[in-house]
Amino acid sequence: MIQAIDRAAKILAALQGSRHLGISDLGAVLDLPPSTVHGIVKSLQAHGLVVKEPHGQRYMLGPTLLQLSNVYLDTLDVRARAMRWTGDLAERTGLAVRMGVEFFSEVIVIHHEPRPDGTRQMPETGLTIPAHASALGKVLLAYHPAFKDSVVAKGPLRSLTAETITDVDELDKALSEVLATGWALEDEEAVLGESSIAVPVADRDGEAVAAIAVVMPASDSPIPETVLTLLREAARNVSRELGAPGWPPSVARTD
Amino acid sequence: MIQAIDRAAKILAALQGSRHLGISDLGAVLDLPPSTVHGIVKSLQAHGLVVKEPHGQRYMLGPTLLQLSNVYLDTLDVRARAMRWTGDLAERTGLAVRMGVEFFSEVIVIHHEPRPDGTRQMPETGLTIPAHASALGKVLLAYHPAFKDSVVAKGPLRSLTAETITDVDELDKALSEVLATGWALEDEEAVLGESSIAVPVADRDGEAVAAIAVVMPASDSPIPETVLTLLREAARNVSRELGAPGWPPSVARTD
DNA sequence: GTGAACTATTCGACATTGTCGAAAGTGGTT
DNA sequence: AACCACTTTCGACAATGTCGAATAGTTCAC
Repeated sequence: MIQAIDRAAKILAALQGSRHLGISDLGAVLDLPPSTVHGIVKSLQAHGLVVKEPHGQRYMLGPTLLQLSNVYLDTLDVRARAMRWTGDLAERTGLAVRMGVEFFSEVIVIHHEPRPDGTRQMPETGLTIPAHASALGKVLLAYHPAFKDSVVAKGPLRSLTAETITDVDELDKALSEVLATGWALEDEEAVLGESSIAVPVADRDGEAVAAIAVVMPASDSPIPETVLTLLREAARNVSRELGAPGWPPSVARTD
Repeated sequence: MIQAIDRAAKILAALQGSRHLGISDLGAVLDLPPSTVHGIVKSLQAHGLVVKEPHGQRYMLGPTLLQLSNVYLDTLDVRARAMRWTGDLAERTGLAVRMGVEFFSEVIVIHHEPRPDGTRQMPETGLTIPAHASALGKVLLAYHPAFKDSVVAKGPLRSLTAETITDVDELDKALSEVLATGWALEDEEAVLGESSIAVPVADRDGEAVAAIAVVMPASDSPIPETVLTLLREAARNVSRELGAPGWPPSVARTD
């Protein structure tokens, strides 16, 4: 691991958390002298990865990241293949659709289809959500034991609402149910008033590379069977396009 | 400039251009021995800035960039303030709306409002477009001479279509017209069949920090006055929210 | 308007750190 | 099955990044 690059990445991460930070703030976060931080920041700035804010002398993330992330999204096979189907899915169900992949011990949303009701909704692509408190996460955890291990190893399961699963045994039970049924439910476990259902997407190895979810208002009524059917159909179609040998995916062996 | 970080950024840029590259490909691009490149790539990989592709041993950009870019967009005052107005603008004109800012010697789209006709459109946020061949670019060039200088210094103006302005004198003439009228037109200069109109957005210094454009199919008919009025209104509203002393913005003095 | 305190920035010497060549490991191909 | 090309590991050298002190620039208070 190259020290300078490690530090540079940590600076980007710090700016990601706090938006605007001065040289000495960053120095405090990374426990480094200001002059060292300054050198790194200036190098990042030269490439547009970091920008000095218009007024004042603090720094923030830069536009190059936007350009790079755009290309990142383009390189994702799953996403390109899925976009057609998620559009249909959102339209037919009238619900918002998300697609997510593993991201360290969380889940990152790589595609978001807003609810097709014309209301103004914040784009969610790029959002990271806790794995244990989302339907997307549960699916990915269930089909990828190594991912589950890394989440558990990271520390205690953070509670977001009263419904959040914070106990590992309880999570295990939920995950085996996911494997049994092929889909995961999350009911107000991350955000009050919001629940979601997710299913896995398989790649040509037959492993779960992504998950697709529909997000809906929490309600006491049971999941409409039609929504689940449409969701499953979308996931199966995407999986087929990716060359998956079958669906649902197989559980990746831990190695 | 720290060498290791410079090289890391160049690797990201190379992957941005070519999507998938192996260690030795990158070595060839940067003119470095494979082992050096490998060390840098591994460091980037540890932070999720780069990812090894599922099959094969090539590398591509990583999900951390998506997370970071999401925060970058959040930190942009202009964007947050503009979003409400661009939504209205798109709805009222029935046209796609873009907002862009300077990005080295190009323009990067920081917000894109798709045409509100329900058709499936590719999101354009994160796209970089040549400054001299876009309405957005012309506006930013006109109100920021230093930006124009950097574009001209970069090399000859690349031709994208038969209509692209490739002559510096001709560009100058176009830019003074932009200053005179307060808006810029681009007619099939970047993409055949597409034209756009842009106006500047002023910040609290009274300088142009961004530009807003509507994109429309190219046609022989003159610009509808209503579209221009709505566009101007949107830009003025955003500028006012940013605390601009007036509109249109003043020309930034070259220093 | 002036001074003080803080913060960012520059500079140069030191030694830590990244770099590079060679060798080992891996995967894919003929 | 053996080859070839590529990635990856390893260790020694010195080039490179790091750090402390000094300077320049801001911001705030008086």
